[in-house]
Amino acid sequence: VSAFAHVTPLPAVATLTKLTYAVPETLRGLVRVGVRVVVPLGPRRVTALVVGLADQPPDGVTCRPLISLMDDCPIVPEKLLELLEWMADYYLAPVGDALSLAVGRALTTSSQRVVVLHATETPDASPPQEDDLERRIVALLTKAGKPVPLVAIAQAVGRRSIDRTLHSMVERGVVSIDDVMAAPRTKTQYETTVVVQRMPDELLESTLLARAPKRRALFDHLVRQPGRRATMSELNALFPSAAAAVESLAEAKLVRSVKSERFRTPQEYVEVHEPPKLTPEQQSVVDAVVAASGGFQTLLLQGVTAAGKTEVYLRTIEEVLSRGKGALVLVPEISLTHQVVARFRARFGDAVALLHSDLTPGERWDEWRRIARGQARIAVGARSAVLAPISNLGLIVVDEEHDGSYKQDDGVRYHARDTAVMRGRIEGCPVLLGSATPSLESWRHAVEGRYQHLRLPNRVTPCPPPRIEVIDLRGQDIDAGGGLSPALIEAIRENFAARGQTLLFLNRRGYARSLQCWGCGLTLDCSACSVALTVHQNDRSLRCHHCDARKPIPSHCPSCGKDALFSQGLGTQRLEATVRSLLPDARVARLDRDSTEQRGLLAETLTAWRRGEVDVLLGTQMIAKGHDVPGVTLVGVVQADLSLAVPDFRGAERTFQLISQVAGRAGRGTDQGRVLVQTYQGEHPAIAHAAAHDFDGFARIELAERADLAYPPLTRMGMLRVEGADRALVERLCAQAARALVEAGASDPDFAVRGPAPALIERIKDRYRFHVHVRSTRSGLVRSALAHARSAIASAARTSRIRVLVDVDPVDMF
DNA sequence: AAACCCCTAGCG
DNA sequence: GCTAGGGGTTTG
Repeated sequence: VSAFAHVTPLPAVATLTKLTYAVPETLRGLVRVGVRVVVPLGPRRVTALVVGLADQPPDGVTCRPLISLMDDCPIVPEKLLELLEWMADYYLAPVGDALSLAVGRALTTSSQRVVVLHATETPDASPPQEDDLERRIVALLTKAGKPVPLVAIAQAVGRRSIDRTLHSMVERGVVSIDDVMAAPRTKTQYETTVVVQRMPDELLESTLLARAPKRRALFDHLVRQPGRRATMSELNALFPSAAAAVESLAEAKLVRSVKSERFRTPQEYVEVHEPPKLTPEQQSVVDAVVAASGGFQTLLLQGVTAAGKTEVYLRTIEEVLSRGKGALVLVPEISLTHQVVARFRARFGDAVALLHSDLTPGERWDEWRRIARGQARIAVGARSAVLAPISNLGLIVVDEEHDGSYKQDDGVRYHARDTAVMRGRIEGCPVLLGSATPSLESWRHAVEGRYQHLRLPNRVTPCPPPRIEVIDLRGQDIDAGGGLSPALIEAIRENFAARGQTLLFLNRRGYARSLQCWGCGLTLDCSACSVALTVHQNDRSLRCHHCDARKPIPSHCPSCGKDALFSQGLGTQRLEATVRSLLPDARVARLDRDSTEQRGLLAETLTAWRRGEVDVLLGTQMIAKGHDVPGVTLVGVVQADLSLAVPDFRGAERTFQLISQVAGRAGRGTDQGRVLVQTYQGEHPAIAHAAAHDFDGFARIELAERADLAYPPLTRMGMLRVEGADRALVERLCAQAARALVEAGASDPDFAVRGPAPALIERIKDRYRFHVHVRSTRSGLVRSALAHARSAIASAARTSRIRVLVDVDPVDMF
């Protein structure tokens, strides 16, 4: 029973990881590692997580006592705590930020200081000196009629320091300052269940029930229920004054009320599948993973689309569960992977907890608790589910491990796949990474033997892999076809005539990329960002895809006044219009971020598609990535070069992945699918190898290229970005950071610094962005250099409202 | 001399 | 992250 607790405050205090508090006698034994507590921090009170216990305070420190306990059992297991501490260290973030990611901001609270106005005899009984500030404060409080947060007063009177005035007001008893605690935004909900304890004997029958029809009815209702129980809220709905009836039944010991927690469990569509028989290939993969279950090991499962990877996960997890251990399954984006999730639910039922960003805070908290208490032994979810509080983990699965959505793009910029591997190491369990198109990072580990390389080269379906044809657009006029070549148009027509379904992939939403004037050459740009506005034809607007600004499409050029505006570059809306005019009788649907803004529309479209009620489905990578999109007979990749044109060394890798994924949709039943890829660069390795279904060939060429240019995975990368309203200052600070980076890496001949340079989008929401990149073969050096550079400009940045962020192993180079 | 402002250490 | 308090600067 420890008398002292080490805690980490939430939200993060950058420099603080551990503070020690005395545990009051009454809370001894209850304060355990992994519970939330409220502690005094300076003049305020905040939520903190207990990260350790001690019998003695640290030398020379007097510890204040902690105030209260927020959980009756740990919500973060010790090994997860270890992972979070690693995460903070590796990604150069405050520990409190990493902890907040797991715990969730909705579960934290802190106190706020409020100013209370005292009843004054005469408001203008002239204060000692004619003080304008004091008058304004009093007026403000009088108007509010209730205590006002101190910060709100400071803001309203437009000053930062009102301390002295306020101090004197407190001393003279005009006001007082109170410290009030807000309730956490999420609480545990409780419910009362009434259970039949025994059946009445004759005496009770006649005395208690016979003459009381309400009591009688309620009791009979309970007896008829499964488990002879019902919740109080159900009873209240059915019987008026249920509470009184229950009370008298309870007095006679016929029933008993049990207070229990109510769980807000997200409802998932569950489809029951008969578990299919495993192919020998699948079986040997399952055997290999099970054989690795003794300890930490990373396995890369490289399996083509429709090779039955999900079934492998399910079987392996069955095995893990039978040994009394838990499992963690990561999927890229829940909205696109409903079917995978549904299969887990169908197989394992309530043992599955679901974690993703679309849950309400209440649902998330309830799923979190189900996992933390071992009621749910399998957690399935997107990126942040890698932090699910499962203890005694037996397996971690990362499905579609190459997917970019595993990288968090703000706050703690962690990579969920890499974090999963570290979690496996900490927990001593295997980590299974699955993909048809592995990231080059993982593939290299596998071919060099650090990961066990498992393969599923064949489909489980009778249908052979699709035939992929490359359409060379060079020298072709595709404007007439609205971006579609004659060959693709012909194929779409034929497929429709044959009653086949067609999938068209174009990775750009909106109607057109930009609006330009052929009179003066002007491109219409966003006023707050340095990007062209995208044309949206559905509501005839121009939109900025970065700040979401919208304005109507002008009829004339705002610069030269000519009626000479034309749309430049093909988007999904325009493609939709083209297809509709091409096949007036066809049922056409579009899936992209704009079309799925309405909740439920995505699922609706996919259901219609699955039922064969849609002939042509077109869209962005949503249709490429979606596990939910079943096979088709024709797939068209409208602009395969789009992802190659991005100034990012991973462009080729992404292009290969997208083409392979969307091509993987082709083929249904026993029909071999046909895939047409439109491109100006048919000989590019990413496109040529994707067409040949040759991942390994592509990976070898691409790795050689990366080696030549010293890019990851052969080196490790880091990025530091400076953002602020003052362009010159941003650039200067970034240059200063770059110098600090050079200095920090001087000892390493391979250490390379690139920049400072304006980010690809130099300005977003009126804030300028500059960045600098570093590369070295040593990850530790990259990280220490980033930390050094950040602290070199931190104080200058803080005072001039400039943001500095660092990214370890960045994925997006923009 | 008093009021104001900016900075930054320290929070247990 | 927030805050109090130090020290430098402005103001009457």
